[in-house]
Amino acid sequence: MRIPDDWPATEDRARAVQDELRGQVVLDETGPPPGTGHVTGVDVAYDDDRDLVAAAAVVLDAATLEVVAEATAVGRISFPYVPGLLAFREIPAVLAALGDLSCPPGLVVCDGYGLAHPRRFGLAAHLGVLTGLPAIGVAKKPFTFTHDEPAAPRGSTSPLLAGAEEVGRALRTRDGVKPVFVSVGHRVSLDNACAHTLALTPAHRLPETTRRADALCRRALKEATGADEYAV
DNA sequence: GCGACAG
DNA sequence: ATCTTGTCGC
Repeated sequence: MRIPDDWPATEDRARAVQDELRGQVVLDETGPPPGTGHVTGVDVAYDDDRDLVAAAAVVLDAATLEVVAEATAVGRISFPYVPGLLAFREIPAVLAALGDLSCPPGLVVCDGYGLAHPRRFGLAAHLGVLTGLPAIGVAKKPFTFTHDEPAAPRGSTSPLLAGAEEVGRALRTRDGVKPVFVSVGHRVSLDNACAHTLALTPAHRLPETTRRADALCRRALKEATGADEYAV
């Protein structure tokens, strides 16, 4: 898994890449059953002053949620944050981390959106297509979409809407706590994506995958010297 | 035209 | 994302 050498340099080119890759998303697979095999969380942290980005990939045993493997990667920030183009900022570092894992990632859980995206090709869909891995997005904020408040009990959902189109689901992972926003990335159904999210949230609002990856990439960023960058 | 907008 | 103290609760 190498960083594509034609990685976009401009916003217009990035949008063209999204339009070009969107057709490769696979939507007719259910995806792996929750509670079996591996589930991998990925996340990225930034240090604008040092111009550094750190990514982490943490593989969990889906049944026990224990850590099976982890990897980090540090590099230069290669793209600004532009709403709708998050993937271009995060993916190079994430690919480097995934490539360093000692075991297969299984299902990848992203901190952000999949098909719930202005061009229907968010981070999780993009990462899924580039790696071929099943992927879902679990976001903390509704982005530009609308939704009704899900009922109070854990497990309640309401559709995440772009107009009349259901692009994902607001999912309550803890009683009475604000929901997370789940969307399909690649090779996983929305029902299964929500089932995985619930299996990954026995104790917290956010999936264990996201929590582990978040903690690890922050630590990697702190410990980064700048001399240990991955090659581009 | 202006603001809002995953991380 | 990141900058940040104390505080309430399991």
